[in-house]
Amino acid sequence: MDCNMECMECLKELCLHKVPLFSSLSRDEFEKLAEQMTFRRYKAGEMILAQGEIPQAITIIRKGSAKAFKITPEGQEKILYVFSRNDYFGEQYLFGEQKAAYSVAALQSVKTCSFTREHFRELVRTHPTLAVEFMEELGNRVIRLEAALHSAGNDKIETRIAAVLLDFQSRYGTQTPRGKEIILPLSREGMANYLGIARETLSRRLSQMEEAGIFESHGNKKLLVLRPEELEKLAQSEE
Amino acid sequence: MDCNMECMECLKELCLHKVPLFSSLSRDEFEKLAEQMTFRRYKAGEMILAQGEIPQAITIIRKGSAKAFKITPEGQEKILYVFSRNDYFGEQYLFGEQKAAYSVAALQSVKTCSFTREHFRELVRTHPTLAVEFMEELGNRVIRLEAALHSAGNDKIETRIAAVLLDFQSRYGTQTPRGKEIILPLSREGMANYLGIARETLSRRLSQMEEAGIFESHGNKKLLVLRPEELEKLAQSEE
DNA sequence: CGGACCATTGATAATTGTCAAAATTCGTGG
DNA sequence: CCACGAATTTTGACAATTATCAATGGTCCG
Repeated sequence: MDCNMECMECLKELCLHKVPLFSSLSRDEFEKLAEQMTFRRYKAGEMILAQGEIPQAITIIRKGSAKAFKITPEGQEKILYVFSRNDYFGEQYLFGEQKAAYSVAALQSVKTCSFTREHFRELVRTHPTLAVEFMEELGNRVIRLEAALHSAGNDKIETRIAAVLLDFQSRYGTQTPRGKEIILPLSREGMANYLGIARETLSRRLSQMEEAGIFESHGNKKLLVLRPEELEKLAQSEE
Repeated sequence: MDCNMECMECLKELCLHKVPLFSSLSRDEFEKLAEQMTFRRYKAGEMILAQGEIPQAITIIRKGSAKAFKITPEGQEKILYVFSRNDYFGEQYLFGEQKAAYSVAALQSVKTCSFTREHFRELVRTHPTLAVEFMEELGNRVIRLEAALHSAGNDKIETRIAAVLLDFQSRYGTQTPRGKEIILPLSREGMANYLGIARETLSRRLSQMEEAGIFESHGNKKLLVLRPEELEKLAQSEE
């Protein structure tokens, strides 16, 4: 077996090991699941799932990141999720026949692995542990969405910006001597769409936060966080 | 058996028959489930579930309606859901040990039936049909929440008001010669909290809509919808 | 280095929130 | 059934926030 290139064993590990949904699987179940995975690659900008399709699989991001978005009637896009390594999507469509309400596109070069509806449904039927895990995961997704809905309606914009920056810091940040450096997965326009505000408003708020010494922006794609504790404070603002 | 008062058979029918989650159960499964139900009554204003508790049951509203809400740090309440007959809540907490992020309180006199975590988990484990149904239901909840999140960030207020009125019309409306009459489950203040806007803003918009001849308001608790097609038009506004 | 693209800044308009006052509605008790 | 007082809602004036439009400035990548 050639483990320098695309060794199946390595890929299985990468895809499944870090995904909480599968963490409680027995060795046996794990093996069975791994056999049925499909691997794919996408170039930056490429579509992974198109709005209106009936999703045929649950897809795990193995490398790179992707955005889930909807196009509004005015032709503007609104970003709902930013997925990165070990995130997955499509699980809400596995049972039932609903069409996808949004598209998913690669933000950079992306590698994925996925299970078809049929495989996953069969596995869930035959492996009660996985079924319970899956129901817990769906429940948690519901709980997170309820929190997001509450936040969208009640938190100040500064709070929500800080929350997004903290999220990006944890997912895209690397430690440097002066602080955590975030390689942003989205442009300013993308971040504004994600937050549901105008690009200009985001620009102004970020400038204020930079003047306050919370971070330094290095070009358009990097951010060096100098005072994470200030971000935390802003992100709370409630409770 | 005394079917004038609280006949178990009747109650079982009422609680389970109309809830899609249980619609595909076999007669046998249905019976088994019905045995384990608990019935409760609540007076208007009474708490059904308190924020911070770990929910111990899935609760179905059998009569009356209830609101799910969070108290913000400023002491104002924000309504997340309005439940009416055959709606249920708590299902997202059945697997896992998370605390409820919101409270649920009766809006009027309410009757409920519920299954404990243990009963429901056992049933799901032993009845694959119910498990599949439950996963589909959780998936649909996720899909609806994603749509709500998108709507909250992108739709005009008028659109969202119209959507709420249509929802109330379908759940609380009765046909009259002149149009559908809605018995509102929430006060203006409640509706404003539900929409995440100021009471005064809602007031103004409703006045505009009434002047436009879309509905007549009869006191504070009734609405007579004269032009439902106008509501539909407003509620779309996208796609 | 240059050109296309993206981001920032400024000025202004539109929308919504806030505070205060007036009007309406509701429930109760007579 | 009516009337009254409390609670709720509506309306008005104003302030705060954000969106929009336009122009400038910076960044990225060949």
